[in-house]
Amino acid sequence: MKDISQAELEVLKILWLQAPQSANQVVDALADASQWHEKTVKTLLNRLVNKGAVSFEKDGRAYLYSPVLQQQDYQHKESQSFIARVFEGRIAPLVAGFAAHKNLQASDIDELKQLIADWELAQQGKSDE
Amino acid sequence: MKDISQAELEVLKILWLQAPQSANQVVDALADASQWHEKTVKTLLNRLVNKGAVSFEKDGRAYLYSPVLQQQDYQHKESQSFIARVFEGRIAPLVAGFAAHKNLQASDIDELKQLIADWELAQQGKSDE
DNA sequence: ATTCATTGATTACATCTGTAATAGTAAGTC
DNA sequence: GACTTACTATTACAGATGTAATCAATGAAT
Repeated sequence: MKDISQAELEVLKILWLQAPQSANQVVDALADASQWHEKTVKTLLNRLVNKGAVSFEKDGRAYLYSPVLQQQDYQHKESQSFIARVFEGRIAPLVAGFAAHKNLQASDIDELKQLIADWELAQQGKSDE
Repeated sequence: MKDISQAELEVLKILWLQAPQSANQVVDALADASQWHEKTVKTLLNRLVNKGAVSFEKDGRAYLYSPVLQQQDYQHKESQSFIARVFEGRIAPLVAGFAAHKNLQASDIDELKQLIADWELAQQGKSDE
């Protein structure tokens, strides 16, 4: 699968929220957030289809689009490559950077603690195997 | 500052390791890791200079290059935009993705726990202010 | 001083991206 | 069935990017 560009990602996000959607639904959804022209959004949809990230089915004159690439898969792949590229594969320095710049909220800390607890439970489970 | 492309980043990384370095030193350092032609590396250096991310001083016929953009600044800015773009600004889901895909090591967990402890200490300090 | 070699500067070129406009086609209307 | 619309597909075009080759200048060698 070819890389998804940043503009294309915005379109994909709309489809991740709900699918299938017609081109016009996507255009409308993006009309609020962005200032993209209808033609621009249609081009992006088309490119996503060509890249295999989005599929469509005909519904009369219009198409109904659905994501093929799932958000979790996209997020995971992008995270991997981002952390490899920028942090030599280590995740803690990224979080440390956030902490240093006061970009961490108490809620983030709570979530991270929960994750760690879950991870440790899973590890314990593993040693029982 | 214009965006740094992925290829340019690889060059910057070499300069972050050590600076200043001549173009040939950078070329040699990249000859191992990548398969880039000498001309390619020189082009990337040039573009980095034009973008203001790298400076140079003359040393006889050759130039000695140094990073202007610091690694921490780059990492922070990129992290911000990445997490905003892919995870709607929340960092925990990124870590959760790693955990779910077994990409977290015990050492990562230890580092994260340490970060959280540090953060909580800092918070406590803040409430004393 | 002339020539050679080295190094940065400029140019090249295909592909990708952002941002549309135009062309073609099928469907609904009269 | 002819016309008008409403869609999608194709084309456009400038700037960024990956990947170099060529040009120009300057210092080294003779």
